[in-house]
Amino acid sequence: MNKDQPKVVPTMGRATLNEVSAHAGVSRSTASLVLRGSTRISEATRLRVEQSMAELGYVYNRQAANMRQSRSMTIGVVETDIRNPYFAELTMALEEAVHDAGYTLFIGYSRDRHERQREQIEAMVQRQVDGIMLLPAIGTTAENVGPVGGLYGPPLVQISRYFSRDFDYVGADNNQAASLVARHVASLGCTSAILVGGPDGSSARRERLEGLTRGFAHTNIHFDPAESVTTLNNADDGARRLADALDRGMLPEAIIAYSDAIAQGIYGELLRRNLQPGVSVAVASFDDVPLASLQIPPLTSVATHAVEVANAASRLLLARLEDPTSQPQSVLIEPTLKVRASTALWRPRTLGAS
Amino acid sequence: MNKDQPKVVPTMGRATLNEVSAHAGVSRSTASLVLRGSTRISEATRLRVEQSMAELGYVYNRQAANMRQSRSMTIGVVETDIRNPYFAELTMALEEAVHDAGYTLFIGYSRDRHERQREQIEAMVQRQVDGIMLLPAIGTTAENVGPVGGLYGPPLVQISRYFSRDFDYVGADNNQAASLVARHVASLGCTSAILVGGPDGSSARRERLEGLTRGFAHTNIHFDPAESVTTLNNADDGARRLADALDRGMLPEAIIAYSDAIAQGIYGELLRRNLQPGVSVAVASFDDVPLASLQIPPLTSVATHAVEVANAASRLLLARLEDPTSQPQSVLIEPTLKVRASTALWRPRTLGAS
DNA sequence: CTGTTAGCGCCTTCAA
DNA sequence: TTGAAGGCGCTAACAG
Repeated sequence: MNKDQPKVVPTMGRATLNEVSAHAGVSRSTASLVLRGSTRISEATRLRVEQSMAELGYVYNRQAANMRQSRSMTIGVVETDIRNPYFAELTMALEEAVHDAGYTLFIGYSRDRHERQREQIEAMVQRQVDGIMLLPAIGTTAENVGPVGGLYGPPLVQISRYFSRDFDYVGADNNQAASLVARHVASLGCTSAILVGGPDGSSARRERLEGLTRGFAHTNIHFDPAESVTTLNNADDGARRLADALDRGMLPEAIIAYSDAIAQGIYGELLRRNLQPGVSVAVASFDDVPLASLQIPPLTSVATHAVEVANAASRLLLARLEDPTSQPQSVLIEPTLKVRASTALWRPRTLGAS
Repeated sequence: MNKDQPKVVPTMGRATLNEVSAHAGVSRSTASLVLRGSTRISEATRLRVEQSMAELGYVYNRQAANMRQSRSMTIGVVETDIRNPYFAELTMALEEAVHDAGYTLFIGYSRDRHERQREQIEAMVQRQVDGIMLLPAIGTTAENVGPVGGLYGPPLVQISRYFSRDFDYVGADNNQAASLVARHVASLGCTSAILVGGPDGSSARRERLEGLTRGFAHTNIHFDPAESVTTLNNADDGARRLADALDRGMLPEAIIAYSDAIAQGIYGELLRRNLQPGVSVAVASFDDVPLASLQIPPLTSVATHAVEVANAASRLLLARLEDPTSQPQSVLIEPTLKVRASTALWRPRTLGAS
């Protein structure tokens, strides 16, 4: 046994700034200044230092720097499930925006379980994230969300759903989006509509129900929030729950899906029963993911602009890092209705049909 | 101005183990032992320390620990694009597997650009990741991949595609998958087939072409790899490139899509031309994402088992962290053919048709 | 431009 | 069980 072996294992044996400066024959401070791109360094020494770095395979240790600077240039994202293409697009846009600002992302998927979400937030806070973007799991509260906000926790921005007005929030204007859908469906001459899908207890679902109710007010359409069906936010569960509803004898003239993912399940279930989406029953939806326009028939959907939501959320979080104390903000992204064949083709049933 | 303000900004003002031990009236070593769950601590002091931690809102600083232990319990994942549902599922399974082992994930999306991929890998290595999972961008080489592998870089596991045999690799057995598809298509009585889609230069695409060629050997089917069409791995580009090919007068009896995402574009383009997928032309594909069985008609696809790939990749990387020096391994996941209506319904054209 | 110094929070060792 | 001490790699301050 070698009694002289070092007691503390160095960072994977990588070269340190110390060794680089020794190799280049300059002081540590100088090497450090080169790293930070200082202009007060002569061209010659800069070149010498940079060459030594290349030769020794030096990699900047940002964790060590973090211990001094108390910022890690790292942001945590905790979301529910990216198999939903809306969230996949949102996530990629988030990554792009913060990457451009020099940040790297931690990611965790809560799968809509708040206990798991808490574990992930805790792990990220232990790793000193500068801020957190959260798409809150169902059941999230200020008590179970974890060590965020307040005096010492990192700031948190809620995306797409919110659980507390004490944190920043960015999402689509769901109420407005739903109202657009409702007015469009009403204009077709439908007489009844239901909402299918959406996780029970989500703020986005509540807002969409409110918007539908508002949009259908003062029309002849029968719409009752209590008849709406909650689902997991995926096609399979959408199909299953619609099947239950149809089996109970419910068949409205318009089905409004909570999301394009659910609309896909609805298309499948209708076709399985020889009902033609857009002809037998009008179908409209939310999100307008690329899928929507590729469906047969193309699906009417309100775009809720994942990329804009992501960009606004990134801007808000980066601003919050600069100014942690000002009032929490809510940013709502304007929705856009995309009318396609799944509603445009629909015509009122001729008189005499049962 | 307060001349006595600290010169070094502490970690966001959070309580340290130092303060916790002072508050609890024990030594720092004792507090540290409590953290690590040592059994050599009396129940009473453990409770006192834990209560102080709760009172002060103490959060373990894993970055500081990392400086001593030279492991960060952090893994980097760099992939191309999660809007492809196969990669979305893969990613969620990766996260689940490494989370269960106590690791937290950094994520970056290269969008299939290797320069961007390198930036992301560098950022993660600077943050001291213990290992990296890479779905290599097109054009990745040992030279441009960044500071990984070798004596000092973190180990790297390639997923789904590979650029070098010097790193571990986990992916579907693409050659076998393609061979299964080819033999199935041949069994239908088709006389011609082409491959549509897949990124030019990807190892997975090359393997699938080889497998198709192998599967079609000694059959009557006309299949020429040179006639195949490369695309980005999304539905839109699949539709566009198929349109080009059809415009050039190509209309094989079977179209084999590179992925379910591309098959979706193919369905759309065929329908736009009043060609019936599964009737006018047999369509088969790779991946078997949930989408495939929901298509109308349901899409024949070879499952390439994202979750199994992710689990094997996680196991391999975690094993590699224990034993960094042994030979790099390749793990191939067995594919499963799922026959559905898009091929099952197809019948040879009756004699006399042009 | 250089060198020195101290310390971020944690872990380990060693002696008490 | 406790206390003291040193150091992981980096940065900031200050006096040359």
